[in-house]
Amino acid sequence: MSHATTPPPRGTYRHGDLRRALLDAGIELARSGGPGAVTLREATRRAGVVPNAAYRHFTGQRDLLHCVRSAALAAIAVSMEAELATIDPDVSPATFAKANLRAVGVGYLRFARNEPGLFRTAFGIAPPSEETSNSEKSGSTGLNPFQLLSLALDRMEAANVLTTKRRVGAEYLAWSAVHGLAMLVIDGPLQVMDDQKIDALIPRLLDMVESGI
Amino acid sequence: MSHATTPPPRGTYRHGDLRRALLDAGIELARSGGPGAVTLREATRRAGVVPNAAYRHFTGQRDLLHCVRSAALAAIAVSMEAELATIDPDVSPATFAKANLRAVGVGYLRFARNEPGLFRTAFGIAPPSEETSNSEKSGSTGLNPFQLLSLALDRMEAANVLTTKRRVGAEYLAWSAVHGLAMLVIDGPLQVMDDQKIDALIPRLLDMVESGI
DNA sequence: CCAGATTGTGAACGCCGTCCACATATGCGT
DNA sequence: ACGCATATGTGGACGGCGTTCACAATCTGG
Repeated sequence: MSHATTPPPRGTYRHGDLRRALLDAGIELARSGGPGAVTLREATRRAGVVPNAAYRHFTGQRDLLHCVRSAALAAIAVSMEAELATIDPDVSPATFAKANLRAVGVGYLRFARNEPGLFRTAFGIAPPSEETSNSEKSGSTGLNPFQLLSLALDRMEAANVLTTKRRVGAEYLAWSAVHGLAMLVIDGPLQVMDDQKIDALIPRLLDMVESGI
Repeated sequence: MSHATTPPPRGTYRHGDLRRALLDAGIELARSGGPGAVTLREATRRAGVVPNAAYRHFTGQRDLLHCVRSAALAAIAVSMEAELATIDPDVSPATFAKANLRAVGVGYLRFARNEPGLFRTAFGIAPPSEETSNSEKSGSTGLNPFQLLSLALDRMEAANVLTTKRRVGAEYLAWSAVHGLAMLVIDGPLQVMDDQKIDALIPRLLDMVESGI
């Protein structure tokens, strides 16, 4: 006669892969509500489990949030890689290298516009004090977003479209411009700008980077 | 015999200027802990008042936070104006205009580095749905940060160092680069970079903007 | 001087993160 | 096959947060 109002959707006492379920729930929360929506209780609720169960797999809410952040960074890397894959390889090394840089920027900005919640989760929260190094934040190439940018710049240097002197520190200049535009688009003054106008702004920004690096 | 553990530091029932006190407390909280530290209860605690009292002056926590954000934007404008004031006026209009643009960038970045908590409060939270227009976000010139940048660009156009064609939308390119660097410095990968190296990066970034705009 | 508006108080609700003790399943050594 | 350590999920509690409602104290204007 146990007329339970919330029939537990799981007969087994054990969950199976609770860590994965919590992480997925966290990613979904971040997707739709940004970093502030990543809450332990809601994630456990979605996994059909009591709040405390999360503490068997994460040290706390911060830990879950940082893991979601790593997943978001990996997703950005994937977006970049997808854009890189569209480049015609049958061109001169110089144009190929420059196309690499632009693809990195375009992939970054596309992700920011398509997944603002995840993007803000990736960059809107302070990273853990002891940054747990790569591989959780990488795409299928094993490179994280920053490394993908560095690779593009390395290729430009190798193709002699970027002098060695200008190469050092160039990742920061390029990253700043693209990252800044992304932030302005997703929750800055450009939030209300027509998509068309934004589309027109992107190549101009990339021109500025390419020539000003 | 009232051996009160927390002797109320205020004899009067009325506070006097509670709204101002709460706003100041909120600003101080944002200064030292970023937007997440701006809490209604802590602000009222510092004002020596019960939590609910805040609702007589703000519609809720979000409202207080947005007011703190406006104050932070005004402080950024002041930082920019301070930098603009150091420019030697006895130079050609062209160099003056270019110095304006650089001063805007330098003031912006200086504020970001000196007041990261306020900076993140200014740009790390979504603006209110109906942006309450200017004047709360302005410095002593009555211009908000974005308007100060626009003014510098207008002067560049007037001095013929920027063609009219390139002028349109230039604020977004310039803002993106400077804002992006600020974000990277205060809680991005550049967080751990030497101050010296950052100091060296800033003029390079501004060069990129000036030539690539 | 008094009525009504303003401003602060008190108590309560539900949400959150987190800690503790406890229950239940798993699996490993004997 | 058994038993016990370990891993994993449960239940209950605490304090902090935002917010709401009813109420009290003060101020103000007629």
